[in-house]
Amino acid sequence: MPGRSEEPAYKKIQGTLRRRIDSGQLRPGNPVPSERELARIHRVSLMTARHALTELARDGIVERRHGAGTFVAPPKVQFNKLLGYTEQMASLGLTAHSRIVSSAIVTREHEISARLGLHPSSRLGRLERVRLAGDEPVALEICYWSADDFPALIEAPLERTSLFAVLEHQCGIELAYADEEIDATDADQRMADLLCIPKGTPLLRMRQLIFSSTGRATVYVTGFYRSGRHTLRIRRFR
Amino acid sequence: MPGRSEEPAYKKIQGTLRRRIDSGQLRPGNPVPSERELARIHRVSLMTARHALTELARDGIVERRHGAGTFVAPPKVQFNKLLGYTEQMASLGLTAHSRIVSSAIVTREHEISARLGLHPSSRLGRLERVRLAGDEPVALEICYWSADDFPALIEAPLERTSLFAVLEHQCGIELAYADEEIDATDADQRMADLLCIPKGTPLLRMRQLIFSSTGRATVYVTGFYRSGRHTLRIRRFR
DNA sequence: AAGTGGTCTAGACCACGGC
DNA sequence: CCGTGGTCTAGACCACTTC
Repeated sequence: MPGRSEEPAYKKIQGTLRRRIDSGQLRPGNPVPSERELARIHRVSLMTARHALTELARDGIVERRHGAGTFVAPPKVQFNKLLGYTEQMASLGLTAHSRIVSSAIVTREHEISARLGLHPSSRLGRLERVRLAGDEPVALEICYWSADDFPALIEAPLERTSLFAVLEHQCGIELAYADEEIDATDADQRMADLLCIPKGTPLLRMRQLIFSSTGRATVYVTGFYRSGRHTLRIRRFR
Repeated sequence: MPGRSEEPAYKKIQGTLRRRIDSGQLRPGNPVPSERELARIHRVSLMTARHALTELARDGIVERRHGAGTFVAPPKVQFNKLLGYTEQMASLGLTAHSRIVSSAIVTREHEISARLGLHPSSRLGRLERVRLAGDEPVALEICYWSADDFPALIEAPLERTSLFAVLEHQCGIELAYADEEIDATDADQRMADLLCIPKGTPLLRMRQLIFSSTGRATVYVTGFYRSGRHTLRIRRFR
C-alpha cells in the first residue's frame, strides 16, 4: 500500500523525526521510537520503518545501538560542509557584507573555461568582491560562471545576497560539492591595497570548482583570505 | 535461510563483486549484474541482493542508474583521505625522507595535553622533523603524543619510517580520522633556517588532531608546508 | 525475559531508461 | 516494450543489551 507518486513513506517518517529533533522536542541522546513502534504508528512494514532509521543513521542524525535502541546523535559540528561565505558568517551569527570591486563579462580566461567544461573562449561572468567583517576587509573572492547559462547572475544584488542563494533559488541549481585546492601565498600590491594590508602578508588561497547535483561544474571561485582572520576546519577520514 | 553466524549473505555478494572489480575483470563503466540476477545467482531474495548493491553504491564502488542498471564507478581520486606524509609521497611515486631536528619528552605543553585529552602536565613525546623532497627541505612537522601510552615511539627510526606506520603496526592503533585547522602564516627566523627559505615566506599551516578508531585523540601534529610545493586537495559536500 | 537492531524471505507494484 | 532500480509488505529468526 505505498502512497503512489507521493513522497515515499520512509521519507515521511524521516521528516517527522527530523522535525521533532530540530524543534528540540527530541534532544541529543534521547531514544527515538523503535523500528517496531514506527512501523505501528505509521502503519508500514518493519522494513520500511527500518529503512527510514538506517538512512537517518547514515546521515548522522541518529545513532543505532544494537540491542539497545536508536538515539538522537549529538549535535554535529558542521565539518567539511560546503558553505558560501555568507552562510559561513551566518552560522557564526555574523552578517557578511561585500564590496563589488569589478563585475564584467570576460572571454579570454581559457583555463577557467576549461575547468568549467566550456569552450576555451566562452563568455564568462566574472565578479570580484571584497568581503568585509564590520568595516574591515578580510577576504577577496573572484567568481567565474558561464555567462550564457546564467545571464541573470551579473545583475543580481551580490553586495548583500549570497551567490549560493541566487544560484539555488533564482537559477534552480542544486549545488552538491566542490573540489578545492588550498595553499598559502602572499599579497601582491593590488590585493594589499584592496584588503588594506601590507604587501607580502600571507594569505590562505582557496580555489573551488563547485559542482551541481547533476555533476556539472557550475562556478569557479578563487578566494584569498587574510591569515589570522580565517581558519579552514575540516575532518578527514582514513 | 540466512547462513547463521557466518558472514551475512549481502557481504558475501559484495565480496565477490569487489574482487571482480579489484582484479580488473569488471572495469569502470561496466555493468554489474542486476539485483534480480544477483538474487538468482546467490539464491537470496531480491531485498538481500539489493542491500548488497545499495551499500556498495554508498561506498562509491558502484553507481546506480534508475532504469538503466548498476555500473562500476570510475576510479576514485582519493580526495580527503587522511594520509601521513610518507604515504602521500608514496602515492605520488616518491620516497619521503626526514631529518629529525629534535626529539624529547616535554611536560609543559598544557594546551596540547588538553587537546589530547590528557592531564595538563602530562609527559608528551615531541618529535620535530624536516621533510625532504630529494635534498631540499619542504616542510616542518612537529608531532606530540602521550609518552606514557606510547613509550616506544620516541625510539622508533622515524627518519625513514612513517609515524602512521609505527602507530598502526607497532602500537596496534587503528587511526580513523583527523580534525584539522588550516591557515596561512609566514616563516619566522628559525623555520626559515630549517627550511632554507627567506624569513617571511608564506607557509601553509596545518594542525591535525588525529583520532583512533576508538575515538581517542592519539597524536597532535603541526605542519608548516612551503607554498608552491604543497597544495591541499579536498572535496567538500553541501 | 523482554525489547532492540541485524539479517532475510518471497513476493508486489511503480517509475525510469533504452531500444 | 522489457529490464532496470525504487519502494513496500508481512512476516521470520538471530544477536545483542538491559533489566
